[in-house]
Amino acid sequence: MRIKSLHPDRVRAWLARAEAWCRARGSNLTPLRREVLELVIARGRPVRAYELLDALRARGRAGSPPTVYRALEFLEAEGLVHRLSARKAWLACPEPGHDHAGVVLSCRHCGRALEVDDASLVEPLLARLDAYGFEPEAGLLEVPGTCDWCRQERDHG
Amino acid sequence: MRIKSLHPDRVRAWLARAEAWCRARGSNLTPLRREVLELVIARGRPVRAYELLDALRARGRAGSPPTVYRALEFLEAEGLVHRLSARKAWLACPEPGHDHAGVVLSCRHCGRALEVDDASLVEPLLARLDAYGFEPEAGLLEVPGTCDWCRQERDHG
DNA sequence: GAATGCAATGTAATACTATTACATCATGTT
DNA sequence: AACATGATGTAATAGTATTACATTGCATTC
Ligand SMILES: [Zn+2]
Ligand SMILES: [Zn+2]
Ligand SMILES: [Zn+2]
Ligand SMILES: [Zn+2]
Repeated sequence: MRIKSLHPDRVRAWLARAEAWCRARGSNLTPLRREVLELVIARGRPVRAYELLDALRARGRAGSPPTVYRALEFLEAEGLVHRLSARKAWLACPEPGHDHAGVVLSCRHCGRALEVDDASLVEPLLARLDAYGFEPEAGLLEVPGTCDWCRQERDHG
Repeated sequence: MRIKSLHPDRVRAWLARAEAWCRARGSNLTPLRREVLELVIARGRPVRAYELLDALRARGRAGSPPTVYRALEFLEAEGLVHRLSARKAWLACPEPGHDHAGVVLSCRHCGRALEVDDASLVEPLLARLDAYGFEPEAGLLEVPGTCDWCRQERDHG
């Protein structure tokens, strides 16, 4: 059986790294922002904004859409979460401080997504876009498809 | 100065190709669907669904959201338009019948988008995803960035 | 210490995107 | 005629995101 969400210890460690990262950058990871990040991390998969809002409210926080969207906007600017536009969802970044160049492998079946921070994956593609005069943005390329687990499920029952 | 939309002759030719394509496939390009396609083509850039709805109404058509979403769903299934999820917009495909493997170069500044149907652009990337057990979907990869025109605008005033 | 400025949050309202559900209409088949 | 089917009309609703303005807390300045 698959795990439903991240182990609390791993969440704690992840949060600690995020705190250190913000401290180093002089950015303000407030309790609210930290709490939203914690929720995103704990899911271990892309989360929608209104799920986060519900979760905040369930914890007794006051909350409305701007509450969560503002927190997410901050977290994305800090590189702590990434927005997956094809999924309208937000994914915690496992390595704040990295380049976030590479891909996100987004499974249409189970909804999970894997961030692969490997610039060498996309560099050959991006380099060729120069021929079109196109300057690609830094960031992750979203690749929809079927993940390993779902593929095995499908192929070997 | 840049053109605002496609030349009527080019729209007509494009539509004729689409009609031939649907005839060949035995699919039903009804007047409504054809009209929506015409609107998408004429813009020459990604269009949002509610813009199309407004345009339909301006032409005297009855219309509500399902009207346009159903037409777009049909057109996408036929490969006549592509949905750009990062933009929440729809782009007419210049070559129905192609593989639609490749990329869409989507400019954040001017909003234009260029479909590049060249599988060789993405194949090296997609092949390497096998190492992750990931099976990418067929389709175009959306690449956000700055187009040639906007880059020149920016660099040489 | 009062006044000021600023960043963060609270709150209500609204805009924008997309789908569901059900009615109607036309067309072709039995 | 009865029926099935695909396409469209229409109303309502769900889901995503932003705007606008009020409030709070804290640091700076006078
Ligand atoms: Zn990342
Ligand atoms: Zn999966
Ligand atoms: Zn295409
Ligand atoms: Zn541009």
